[in-house]
Amino acid sequence: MGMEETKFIINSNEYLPLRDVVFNTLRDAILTGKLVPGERLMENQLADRLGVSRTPVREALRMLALENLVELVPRKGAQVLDMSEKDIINILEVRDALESLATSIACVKMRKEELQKLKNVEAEFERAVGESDLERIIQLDEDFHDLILESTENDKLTQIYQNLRVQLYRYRMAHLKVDSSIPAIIAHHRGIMRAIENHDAEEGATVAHGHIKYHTEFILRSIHNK
Amino acid sequence: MGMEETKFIINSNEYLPLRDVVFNTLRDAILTGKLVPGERLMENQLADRLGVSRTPVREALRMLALENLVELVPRKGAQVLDMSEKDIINILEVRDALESLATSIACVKMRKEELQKLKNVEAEFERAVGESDLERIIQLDEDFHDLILESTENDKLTQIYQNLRVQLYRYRMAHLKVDSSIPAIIAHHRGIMRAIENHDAEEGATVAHGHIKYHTEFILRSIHNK
DNA sequence: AAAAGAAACAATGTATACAGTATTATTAAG
DNA sequence: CTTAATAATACTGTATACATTGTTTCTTTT
Repeated sequence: MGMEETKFIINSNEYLPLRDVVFNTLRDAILTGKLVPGERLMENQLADRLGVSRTPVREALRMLALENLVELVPRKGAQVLDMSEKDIINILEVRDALESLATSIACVKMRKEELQKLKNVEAEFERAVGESDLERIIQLDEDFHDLILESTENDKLTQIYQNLRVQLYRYRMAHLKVDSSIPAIIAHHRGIMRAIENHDAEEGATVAHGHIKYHTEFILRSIHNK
Repeated sequence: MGMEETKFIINSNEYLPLRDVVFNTLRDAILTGKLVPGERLMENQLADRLGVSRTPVREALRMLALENLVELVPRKGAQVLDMSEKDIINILEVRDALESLATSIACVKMRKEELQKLKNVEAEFERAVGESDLERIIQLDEDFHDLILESTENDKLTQIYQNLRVQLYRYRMAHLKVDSSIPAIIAHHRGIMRAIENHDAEEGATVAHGHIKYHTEFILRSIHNK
């Protein structure tokens, strides 16, 4: 249902293994809610629907399990993982620590050109806010945090952080959708940039912590209102 | 070579898929150095050697890749991942943040019985130190940190932390092997327990940070001496 | 009619076969 | 003798077939 065909393989210049195509397709379906939590994912059925054999489907399911998007039970099969509120709180708790870490490292390591990029993204972000362009706001907010991560030159940190973000994807609009929260977010971003500019790692960690805490509030509120 | 057969499947009461058997076997071989960094892992060869087909071997390799123990290059194959010093520093940087987080949560959440367990483990640890029982010292040090993780009631944090630990497994003795470092470690452990007892989260985070920093020093030194 | 058991079915686990692509070895040209 | 082109080989990618297990349905017994 709504699951697209895999024609795009042909158009692509680069080679992409089928397992990655299936992975991307399923991941997208889960994150956009086309596949809902608890739904069983049967290999044969998916394979038929996607026009491939079970092999790449199996491998894709295992990749999804590694991202904590599906749950695999031996000899029972896979299902879209449902996150409890506790899971979300747990993820946010870890993300808080990692965001603080990243920001404090950025305060030490970030170079002038990178800071300039960050300022440009933030300017665009605030412009998008003026135009109430929600999709763009979300993208630029992500970009902002990605630039900070990049400046840490720590792939491991980046990888773990982005994995946590994927798991929270469903709630990515929770805080940005509420108009009243935007000014606070802008203030946080500016605070982070100021800390970076002043090479004040402690201040950076503190502001980042406040930022995530604020975000956490909104996510939890949006869960409760469902 | 030296790779054991898979007879033990039969003896086991619980069912273990072959992919998990292969995974455990390969993981063990990598962590104990029987498979060295850079070594190519060919599916056919491993399958023959382990007496299984390529299918479970493939799946096991992908699981290992997820733990960052092997590197998979599409259409090229798998090889045991070699970590650079930078990788190790990156991992330690993240672990530092997570250990501090875990300890500060423990200071808030840990219950009396759990603290008692922690004290017991520490007592055993110090006894093992007296007996210079290195294997046991390492195990009890792990147990100590596991108890702290458990008390956080944060599965996500636990999972990520333990994954980082696996990646550092090769260096797990670096600091415990040096006799002169043991008194400092004991002091750290006691400091952590005191912070937990006093419910002083800030103190806990600080001591944990110092502990990891100390550990980091030894790991880096042991790399340079190779 | 309810519960236990057996049989049919459907799903995952594993093995194998075939296809396509890197790599290596071999040959030809300069 | 070196380099480029080509053929042979060895590996991964994918599909499919078979084995095993879990589930459901239908029968049988109490």
